[in-house]
Amino acid sequence: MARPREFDREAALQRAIDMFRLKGYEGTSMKDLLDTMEIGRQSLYDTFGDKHALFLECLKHYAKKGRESSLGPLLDADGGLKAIEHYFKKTATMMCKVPHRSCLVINTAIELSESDSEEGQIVNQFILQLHGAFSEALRVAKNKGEASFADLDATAWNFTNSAMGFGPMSRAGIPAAALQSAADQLIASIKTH
Amino acid sequence: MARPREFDREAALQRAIDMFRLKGYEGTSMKDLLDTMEIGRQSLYDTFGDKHALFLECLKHYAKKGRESSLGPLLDADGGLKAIEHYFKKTATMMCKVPHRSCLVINTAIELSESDSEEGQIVNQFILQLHGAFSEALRVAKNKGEASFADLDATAWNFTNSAMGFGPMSRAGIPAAALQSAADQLIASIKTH
DNA sequence: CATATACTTGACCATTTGGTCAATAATGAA
DNA sequence: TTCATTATTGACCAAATGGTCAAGTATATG
Repeated sequence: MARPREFDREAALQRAIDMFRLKGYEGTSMKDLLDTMEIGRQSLYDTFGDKHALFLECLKHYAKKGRESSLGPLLDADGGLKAIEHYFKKTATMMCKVPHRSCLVINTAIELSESDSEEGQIVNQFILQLHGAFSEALRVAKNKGEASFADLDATAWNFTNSAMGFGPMSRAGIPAAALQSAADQLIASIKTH
Repeated sequence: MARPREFDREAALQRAIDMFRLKGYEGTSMKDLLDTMEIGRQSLYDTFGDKHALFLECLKHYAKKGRESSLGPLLDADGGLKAIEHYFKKTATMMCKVPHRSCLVINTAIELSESDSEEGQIVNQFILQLHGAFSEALRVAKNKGEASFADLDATAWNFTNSAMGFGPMSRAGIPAAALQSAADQLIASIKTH
């Protein structure tokens, strides 16, 4: 019925995500987006709305993918400690890949001006979901006899907090080995011997 | 010999620090700075140089104060676990105060574009120094029999990483109680019973 | 083929950005 | 008091910002 678009919407969105991860919302100009997404100005506005709408879609898309690929395994019925180990290994590797883009959710948490904005709620919810996923994996680990700890909720917050720490650490150029050793020690500290 | 300045340089710098903590480097406009510092445009440029120079001075000043007030106690000869507990309590309280300004070092770590820039080096060094301070406090704690762990370096990285996590967590509006419980669990996990 | 529909292109725009300049005002030393 | 020195003020500026408009172009369906 009409002319089909010449670019791949999904691919363009992914490139925008990478750009926002690298430079942040304010730090990314429309020119940056146009160049990296390789689409025309009007195509961008027609397809994604304005800069803020595009950013919101990027954030939502990124969070959704993160939930599926990272939180999913933690919620697996027989995940336990193995799943947690895998989570940190994967996350450390992802974040320390150069250029250090860190994680869009963490970066946005730092950059957001009002925590009750829409992006603030997305970030907040994601963190709560991560906490929930850790809670579940830790509960399983305890049940399996792999781990021991007094306070499940506090332990889950400790793990969540550690995951958040990877953002600033990787961005600051702290080597992946250090992040990995931090996670190793974190896990070792609850492992039953 | 000449007209003295009408404003307090130190106070103006402190206000600039608060502004940068709240909105970040890119997110803070010269107008924001002028308003909050309550000085004239030319006074700012004459006294602090351009925006980037001002930011750098803020970051250095903030890092120096942080070293003195936060890292100092950790390096205390008889600090040990008590000093670590105090560090996290103080940090959590400071970061969760509304409006959530987080920590300028952590915020800058996330915002910086190239990690080999001058601000990147300041941030990187600060983190390494924090790691060093944790190492020392943990060593003391172990010597005193307060704590037990296998790998000092890895444990120090775990603690450093947790401190970094407070930035995104607090900014995202996660309650102070959750941060505190994370720290409590972190410490409990190495405490000798 | 015709045409409605929607993508693409590039010119254009108001606003805000960080930053400068020149004129004025105030002060301490000679 | 004079005057060199420095602070303050407000006008000004070029560049970049995010965003819009209108004209042209391509395509699937009737």
